[in-house]
Amino acid sequence: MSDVKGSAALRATLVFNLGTLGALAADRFAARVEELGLKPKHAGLLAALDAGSAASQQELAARLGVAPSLIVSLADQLQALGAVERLRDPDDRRRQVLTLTPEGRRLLSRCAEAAEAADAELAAGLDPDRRAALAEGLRALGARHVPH
Amino acid sequence: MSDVKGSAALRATLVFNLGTLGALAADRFAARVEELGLKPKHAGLLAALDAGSAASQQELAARLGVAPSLIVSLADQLQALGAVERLRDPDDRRRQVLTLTPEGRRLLSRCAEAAEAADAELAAGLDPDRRAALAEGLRALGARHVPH
DNA sequence: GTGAATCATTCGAGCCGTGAACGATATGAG
DNA sequence: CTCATATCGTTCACGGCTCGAATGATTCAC
Repeated sequence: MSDVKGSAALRATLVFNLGTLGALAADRFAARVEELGLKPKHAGLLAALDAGSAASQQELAARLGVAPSLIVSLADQLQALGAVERLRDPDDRRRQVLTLTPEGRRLLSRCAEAAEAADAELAAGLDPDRRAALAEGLRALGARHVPH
Repeated sequence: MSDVKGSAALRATLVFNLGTLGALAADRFAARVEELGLKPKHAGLLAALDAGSAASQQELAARLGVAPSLIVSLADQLQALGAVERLRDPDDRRRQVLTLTPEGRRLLSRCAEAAEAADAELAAGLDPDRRAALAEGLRALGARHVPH
């Protein structure tokens, strides 16, 4: 959606602007997070772990809206970084329970910093009223469309 | 960027909301445009052709921010649909000049309809003031970051 | 006229995510 | 208790998407 350019009729559209700027924002965030050795999905997984308490990989896959097999490799990499621990659930030894380590929490907070830095860069030179209105509009839209 | 979920610090962020909703908007648009047998990039190419006047594939690649080789296959497909014409530029026979056919213009306007329909779906139940503020905020942001 | 630059095109490669297997474990019916 | 069935995590092969290098045609600079 960084796609559609030109053509007044498309440019005037909400989906067009949202798509374009969304891709831009995602790229900026990805660039910053890459310096931590992470992809956005890694940050997503860390955040999901921080939000709910310890969860199985299936639950996490559902939360993030990705295939369970993807969680496996994300968790592998985060585990290699010492950011998460895998524990067999003693009540159901099929389940792998993932938990954040202190290092994981540190990484997550650096991801949050990255997001805030990207925010500042994106909103630079935007007058505060407009920025607040934008944030509020996005929040309202998200409330209607993003699960939870 | 439909990634990062949970974790208050990230959720509060502009990039997070923009990224999430941007991906959502892009998906909705893609779904509608697919019924026309097109991908979003095809719509992007049509729109770019409509915006500037006849352009070489190199120029189009630059405008869309993609590799020239991608333009080739997009143009191939659009040509097969009868939406664009390829003409050798008589002043420089290396260049292929792409132009919209009437069918191309028809398709483009249906893409615009798809975008508007996706808009309506997205903004349903959002009060008009908020929606206007959102559109204005996005416009201002785009003006600062999207070329041209 | 000759060599360097530019265009469109083809083709191979890389990244990313999915879905179909598979083994281990758990659950329920008889 | 036992066997059939379902669920979890894991591996692996594949498809979609995009890029970059190589190629051939054409133009440009000198």
